[in-house]
Order: sequence, then structure tokens, then C-alpha cells
Amino acid sequence: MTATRKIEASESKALQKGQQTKAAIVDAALGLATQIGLEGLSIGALAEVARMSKSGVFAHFGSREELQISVVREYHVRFEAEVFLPILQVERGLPRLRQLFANWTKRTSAEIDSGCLYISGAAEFDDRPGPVRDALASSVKTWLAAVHRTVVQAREEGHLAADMDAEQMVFELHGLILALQYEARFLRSSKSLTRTLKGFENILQRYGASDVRPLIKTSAKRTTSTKK
Amino acid sequence: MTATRKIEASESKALQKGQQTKAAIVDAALGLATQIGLEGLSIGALAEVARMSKSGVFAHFGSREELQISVVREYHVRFEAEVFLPILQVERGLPRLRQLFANWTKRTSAEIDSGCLYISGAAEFDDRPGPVRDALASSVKTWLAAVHRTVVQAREEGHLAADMDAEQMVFELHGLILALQYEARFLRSSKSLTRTLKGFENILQRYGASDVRPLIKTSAKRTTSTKK
DNA sequence: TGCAAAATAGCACGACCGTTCTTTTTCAGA
DNA sequence: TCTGAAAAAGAACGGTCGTGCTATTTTGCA
Repeated sequence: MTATRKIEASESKALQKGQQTKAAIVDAALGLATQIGLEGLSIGALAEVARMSKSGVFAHFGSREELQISVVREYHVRFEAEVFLPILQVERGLPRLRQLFANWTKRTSAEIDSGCLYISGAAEFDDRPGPVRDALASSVKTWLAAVHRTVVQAREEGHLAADMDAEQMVFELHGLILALQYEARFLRSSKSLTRTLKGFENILQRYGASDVRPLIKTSAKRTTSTKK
Repeated sequence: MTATRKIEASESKALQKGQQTKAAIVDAALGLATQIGLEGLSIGALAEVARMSKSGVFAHFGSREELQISVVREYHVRFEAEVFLPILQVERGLPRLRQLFANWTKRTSAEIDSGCLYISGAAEFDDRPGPVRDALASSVKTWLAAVHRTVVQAREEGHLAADMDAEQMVFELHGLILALQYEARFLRSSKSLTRTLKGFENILQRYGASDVRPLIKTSAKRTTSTKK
């Protein structure tokens, strides 16, 4: 009893300290991975950035693969916190969908210099099965499902056409983001952001957005749904 | 003079033989690169596939970078031959644009197993300057310019709205292809092809295509004109 | 057929990789 | 302050990498 409590206490304290530096390592690893890719992420380079020894870094993960998975998980948390969670405070329907795409676009634009793990990771692991790929795909699917839910809500609120295809719309929105990343980051095209925003308005119009405005502000006409 | 001719003759013969095996190496390298990426392409693995020694392979290129560039160039040639050149025999305007996108989609679909160098390469080299990146970007820009030209022609033929934004349309088409590749190859979604074709029709309608035919229902290869 | 030259092979190098094992340092709790 | 465990460092391993250098084989023409 007493012995057990003692061990637990020391463990929890030690874990706190250990995971603190581990978090710092993951933070540095995330920076490296978004720049040179998950595959290019090496423990030696990471140790140099983190100002630690190779084995010191390695001990926190046990394998390179586990390190990569930790990076993916951390990216997921940050992506969610930056893009998804804030939109929950915007009223359901078209306003929230607009804010979602605005956040998504903003994040992707900010990543033109750093790189998006969901995109570079997909290219690296698209035919490389394993837990890293699984973690990546799981995160992306979670996000796309959230986008889909937001679209469906907008339809339910009557802000989109009742017979519109939500999955199709998500596919097209995803395409805009991918094109933004590709043309801005790889082709260094400066017009990509404008094209993306314009494409979003086109899609909204296509799917019968009742209120097609280029900007986000003001309130929607109806907050209650007319049709399910 | 005689010496010159002799040297030239022997060189041309030797070059024929040399470049013959070199072509075989590049062919094998292309297969490897589309699977594991340009960065993952190693001379050792390539030598094994080509059933040659490492140094035997290496001698043909002088550096790994030169090998990568050769692969990019070969990919460009094949892409052009498969996607671009055939559409020149279709009448200008909307029919040709339709055929272009059909070929593009077809190629991308076929590459779900093998991988598209223009997409994986972009992710790998988006912030890695150098001749490989230049070769990749140059090829992609050439292709996108061809797409743009085809769109402009369709507008000039009166098949698209006179005031439509050609660059914007190309951007959105590119997004569809990228989403197709991403969702089919990485997320293993079976609906991607249908979504891409539907998205194409949406875009055509958006930009005022005078002849909006659904590509999905009519499986027959009914082109508006086989020869013009 | 002989011969130069091209094509290919063999080999070794330094560098970096992930990983393991051992030793040292750090640090919280009694 | 002492102590034992956790954290970090150090060193070494087998492996692969790209790339030179040197032989050997193959090739095409006089």
C-alpha cells in the first residue's frame, strides 16, 4: 500500500519531467517534418536541433516509427485546435461553413513556407502501409468527416440546396485546398489564394447557398431549419 | 577530317548502344520513382532491378541528381504522349477540352497504383531548390499552360462564356485532379473517379459550356468528331 | 582479326542511418 | 543530504547511401 503509493508518486513526477522534454522534442520534430517530410526526418538531425544526443532523443520513442507517429498526432492536435475548434463558436450552417473554409485556407496559406503534413505525408505514405500511414489517414479522415458534417448542417439549416450532394461538395473543397498548396508552395504562384477563395464562392453558388457573400460577417436570415 | 568522321561514327554507334541500355535503366528508374518517390530512388536498388552493378548504372548519369532529372524528363515525354498529343486530333473547343480532361483523369486513375511524379515530386521538392525541382516545375508549368491554352480555345470557339476566367478554370480543374489522386491513392476511396467527373461537369456548367453532357451516364466513347 | 574505346564490373571510401548497450548525469522524495 | 530511479550521453554495430578509382568485359570499326 504505502510502497505502491510511493512508486506511483515518483513515477508520475518523473513522467511529468520526461514528457516535458519529450514534448519539446516532438515540437522540434514537427518543425523538421513539415519542412523535409516525415521520411526525411532523421534522429540525428532532430537531436542536433533539440541540442541533445541521438540516444537521448531515441530513448523517448523506442523507434523512429514511433517518433513519426508522435509527430502525426501532435500535428493533428494543432490542426484541430487551429482550424476546427474555433468554428464551433460560429452559428451552425453557412456561417460556420464559411469560417471553416476560411480557417482551412488560412492555415494552408500559412503552411506555404512550412508545409502541410497531411499533404506531404500522403504523398510519402500512399503506398507504404504501416502504423504511420494509418495514423495519417485516420487524422485526415477525421477532418474530412468534420467538413462533411458541417456541410450537412448547412444543408439542414436550409442554407444549401436540399438535394445537394454533401460528399461531392467536400471533395471539391478538398481539391481547392490541394490546388492552393500545390500551386502556391511548389509552383510559387502568387494568385493561388485568390483563386481558392473565388473557387469557394463558385462552389457555394453551385450548391445553392442561399446567401452568397464574398465576406463572412453579418447574420444569417434564419437560424431554424426549414427542412431536414 | 577522316579522323573526325571515324570518331563521330564510332561515337554514334557507341552512343546508340549506350543510350539503349541507358533508356532501359531510365525505364526501370521511372518505375521505381513513381512507387517510392524521386528521393527514395537509390542507385543500389535501381541496379538490382536493372540487373547491373551499381557503378555500371552510375556511369550513365554521373550523379544521382542527373539520374533524377532523366527520370523527370522521361516522365514528361510519356505524359505528353499519353495525355496531350492525342487531343490535338480532336476538334478545337469544348470537345478537345473534354478529351483533355478525360485523358488526364484516365492517366491519374491509372496512376493510383503507380503514383504520379508531378504530384509526389512536388511534395518532395517543394522547398528543395535545385535542378530536379526546376525540371519538375518546368514540366508541370508546360502542361498547365497547355490546359490553359485549350480552355482559351474553347472560349474563343464560343463554347464557353466570353467573359470566363480561364486561369481560374484551370486552377479548379487542377484541384479536381489533385483531389482524385489524394483520395483515391491515399485514402483508398472508390468514389473519387465519379466525384472528379461530376466536378468537371459542375465546372463546365459554371463557366457556361454550351453543351453540357453528363460524362458518367454515357459510357460509350462518343466523341463529337473523330476527325475535323 | 585486331584494337582502341566504350560499357560495365569490382572494390573501397567516408558519411549518415537506426538501433543497442553501457555509463554518466540529473533529480525528486525520504 | 542521501539514494535510487529516470533521463541523457557516449560509443559502437551493421547497414545503406552516393561516389570515386581501377580492372575487366564488350563493342564497333579498320
